[in-house]
Amino acid sequence: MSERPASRDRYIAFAARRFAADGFHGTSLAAVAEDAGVSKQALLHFFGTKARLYAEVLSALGDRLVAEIEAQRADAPQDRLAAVLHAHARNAHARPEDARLVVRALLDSDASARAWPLKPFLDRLTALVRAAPAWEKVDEAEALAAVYRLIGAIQYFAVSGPTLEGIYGAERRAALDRHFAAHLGDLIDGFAARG
Amino acid sequence: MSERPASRDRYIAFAARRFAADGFHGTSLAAVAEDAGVSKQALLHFFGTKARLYAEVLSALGDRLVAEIEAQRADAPQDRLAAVLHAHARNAHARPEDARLVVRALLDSDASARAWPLKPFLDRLTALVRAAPAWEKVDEAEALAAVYRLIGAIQYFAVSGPTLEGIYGAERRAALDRHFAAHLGDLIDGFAARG
DNA sequence: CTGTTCTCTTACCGTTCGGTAAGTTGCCCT
DNA sequence: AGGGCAACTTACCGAACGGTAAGAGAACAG
Repeated sequence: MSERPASRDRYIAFAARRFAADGFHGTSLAAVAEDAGVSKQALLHFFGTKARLYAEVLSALGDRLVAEIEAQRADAPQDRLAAVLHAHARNAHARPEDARLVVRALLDSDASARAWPLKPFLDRLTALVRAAPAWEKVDEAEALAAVYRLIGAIQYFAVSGPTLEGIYGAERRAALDRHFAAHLGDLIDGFAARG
Repeated sequence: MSERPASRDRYIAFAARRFAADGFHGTSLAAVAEDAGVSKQALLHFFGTKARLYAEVLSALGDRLVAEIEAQRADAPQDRLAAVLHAHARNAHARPEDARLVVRALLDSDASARAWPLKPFLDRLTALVRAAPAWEKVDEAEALAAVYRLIGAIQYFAVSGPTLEGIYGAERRAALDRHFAAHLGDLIDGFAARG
């Protein structure tokens, strides 16, 4: 099996940063190429089109999200669920780029099924919820709807960072961060145990 | 005072739809002009640049959000708070375009302070929370952080509609909608009373 | 009847975009 | 030594973009 060249993954990483910051339409191949220190034809050589490069970025994002779930190893299902949600909140705060990519993928999911790479993440999350004793009896739709509000709140807040800082200043924004994290922590624990 | 021509507002409305669907960079003046049935120079005549048109769209959005709050007239503060949040959830579900605009504004808030038009909305919301007896003692940052998770969950879900339908089909999506609305309703009532 | 202003048009311009064509370079395999 | 392939480069292209310039046509004022 051919090993993938390291540069290919490097390009995907640079592209992910740009797409997260400026969106699909706001990102030009030339800009990504300049970040990576190559000509834009280097990108076209690997990915053919800009749309395909974007698809690869989303696919890698999907893998990362699933890996984030599987990295949490607690024995009791409700503990794993809580650990996954806590980890998601922590990561979204520390590296908001992925949250931005997810939200952009949601917004831009037109006829083409751009957001499908997120399905495995949502499915595992749903399964995780239903594995917890407190949520055993609910059907898939209810479990997904229930976690979705947590995931949504986490990512929405993560994505709002620069805007909140612009509106209220760095100081107030830090206070917001603290309050939000504390509040969310309680919420997650309550959710996993359905308190 | 010169009355504003009706066409100006018409253009803003058409532009809002496009910007909501495709984002700032994904929307061309020509496309908005075609929707409105005029040449793109008609738009440039009124707004000068695309960025200024976008700013007007966001400004009108800010006015709409504030009006949505002020339309709710309950006597007891906690009832008003609950009514406002319920109305926001209802509107976000019925007309997701505004939620899309808000989220896009959050994502695209670069150096230029594009999202500032949202400040009045957030400020009134914060004041509303602190007016409720259950939240009287908290400071502004805590109150904002607390509502923000509800607003975030509402808008995130509203924005996810097409994607969820793409992933799971119209049937499952409708079930998700129902569960989410029910869940959120309880959450809002609990929030207003801090149960 | 004339001048002005407001709304909108046709014509055009320079830049940037995504993408194509055709090499060039360096490494690996025989 | 040399053929072949992977990983790029420079050069170029047509289309679409945001924006400018100039003027047409209606409405209204004096």
